Amino acid sequence: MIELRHLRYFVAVAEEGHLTRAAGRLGIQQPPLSQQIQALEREVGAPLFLRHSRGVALTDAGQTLLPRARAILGDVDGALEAARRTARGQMGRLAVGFTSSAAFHPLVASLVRMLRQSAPEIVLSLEEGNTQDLIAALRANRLDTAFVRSPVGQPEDLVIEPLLSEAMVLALPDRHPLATPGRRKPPVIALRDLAGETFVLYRRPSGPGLYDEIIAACRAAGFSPHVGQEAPRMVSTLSLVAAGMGVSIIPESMARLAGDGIAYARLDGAIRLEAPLYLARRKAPETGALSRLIDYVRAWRPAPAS
Amino acid sequence: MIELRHLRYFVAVAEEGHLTRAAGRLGIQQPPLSQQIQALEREVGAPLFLRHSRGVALTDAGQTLLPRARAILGDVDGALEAARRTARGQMGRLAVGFTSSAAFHPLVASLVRMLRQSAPEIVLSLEEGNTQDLIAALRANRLDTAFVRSPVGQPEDLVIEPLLSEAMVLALPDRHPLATPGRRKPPVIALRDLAGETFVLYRRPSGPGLYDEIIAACRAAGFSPHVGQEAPRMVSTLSLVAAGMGVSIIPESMARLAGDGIAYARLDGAIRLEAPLYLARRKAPETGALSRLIDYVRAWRPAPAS
DNA sequence: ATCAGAGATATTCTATATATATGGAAAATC
DNA sequence: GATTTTCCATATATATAGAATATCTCTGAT
Repeated sequence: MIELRHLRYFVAVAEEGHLTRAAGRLGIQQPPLSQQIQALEREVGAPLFLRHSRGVALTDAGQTLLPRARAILGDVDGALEAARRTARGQMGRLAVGFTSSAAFHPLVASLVRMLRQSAPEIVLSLEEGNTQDLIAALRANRLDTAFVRSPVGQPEDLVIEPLLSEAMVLALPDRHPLATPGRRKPPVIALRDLAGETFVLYRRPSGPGLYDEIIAACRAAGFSPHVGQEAPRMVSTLSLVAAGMGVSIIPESMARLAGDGIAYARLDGAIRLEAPLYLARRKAPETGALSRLIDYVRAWRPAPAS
Repeated sequence: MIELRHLRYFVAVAEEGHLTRAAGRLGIQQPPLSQQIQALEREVGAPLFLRHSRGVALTDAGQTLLPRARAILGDVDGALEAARRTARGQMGRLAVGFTSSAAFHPLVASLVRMLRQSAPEIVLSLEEGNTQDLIAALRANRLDTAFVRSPVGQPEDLVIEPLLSEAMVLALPDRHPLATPGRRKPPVIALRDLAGETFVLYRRPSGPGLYDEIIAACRAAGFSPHVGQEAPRMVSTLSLVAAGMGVSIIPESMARLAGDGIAYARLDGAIRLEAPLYLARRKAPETGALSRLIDYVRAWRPAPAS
């Protein structure tokens, strides 16, 4: 059975044109080199070298083999190096999911930028979906990790790691009496001032979420909010707000969506409304690219507002 | 040092997802397989498999390596096969030279056709030149073999093998009194009838050749030919004949050059004029493609005239 | 709790790649 | 032309390391 050793020896002999010199270069003695070359020739079924009295020369068959042998040896090195790079997280594929509201978080944008820059050999595939779909995709191995907004409990097979928490802000139509355009800093509005407003809220299909927190905060502020419309995705609530259907409470990072017709205000209330961001992943050992991602998002801090 | 064995084992394990089964497929026991996989992982510097209780699964690094390992194993087979084909003369490069007069011989055309058809992987390079240049190119390894018309002695390092001999014919301007157009078969002319003609002959730079044979034949026919012009290449004589500068005597195979203004006639004389065709090559062992060529030209017989 | 299945480990064995010594053929040198 | 040198091949010995056997450990299932 042919081994790489045979090819290494063959290339050395072809390059030196000399068995003894090639043996020296290879750090072995000449007789074993003779034998290994003979073994290779036996495997090929034809001589690869013409033995002259002052050395050896390639036959036609040898000339055909030489470039191929070189390429193979190079490919082997390349393959091992690729595997190493993959293990180090500099290469490979990474499928990342995120809920619609996480898509606008600077952490995600910053992550993508970092990966493109420092590990361009990672093929990154991004997928947006609701939390349930993302979790299912994780379990089905279609995703390696996902940014989600609700903890989804702590399933046995998954790790849901809290990354950060950001304030929630009020989104309201820009022609709303509470909106104060022209000011640089967004106004601060007390939650109880929203008692008479109609709310447009995102509601998770199941389980606790931001929806319940908002209701609880309003109750703590002394009123029960009137929810005029529920939206299936958090982004949709903004469209509804822009259309004047009511006000909404959204994570701060979504406020950079300076869509036409929307104004934002900071909130003040008995319960501080916070939107958490979690990273979900399988409990399986972290692979290279993934652990790179995890290291990055754990260390990430928002850039100071410019 | 990594060997192909490691890659073979790796691919088998990756495909089976199971060390014991893979070992069975490879015809070895499970423990050595474990060890070889571990050795490969040590070489890569990272695990390639995740060990589960029901088998093993590829890590990211393993997934990166798998297609490359498969490709390498395929390339090795391909390289050996290419070397074998080269040795068998089905592949490789073959540089063939021929003198201008041999270029028109049907043997050469037939040879090229045969090679293109039955061994398309042979890169054939054809080179025309005078005998001296061809012999020099042969010695300098720029040619593998050459068709020449004169024996050039029998140098120590070369083999000059006679292939065949063909009759020589008379080439004369088509408006010459001896030319009889309209007849299908070329007329037969006695050499002595050319006593008053002017001859245009090809003359080798040095050594004996057709030139001397022609002179001798004329002498045997009872006259000393009047050579009006000598041409550096045999093809040029035909142009001169067409221009009416005289008559020439050329190998039969060149008569298929039905150039305008030339008529051909068969010759009859005391000395039968023959033009030999030789194959010259180095004395070195015949390589695959070359021995294929040699076998072919040795066996070649002219196709019956159609 | 026990058992079965799968991979890892330890030890022994064996195949084989390598080393040493030697031979033989062809140039090169005297 | 004899001798020396050079270089590859062969023969035998040795050491390495890959493979076999037996055993262990871990995990999940019954």
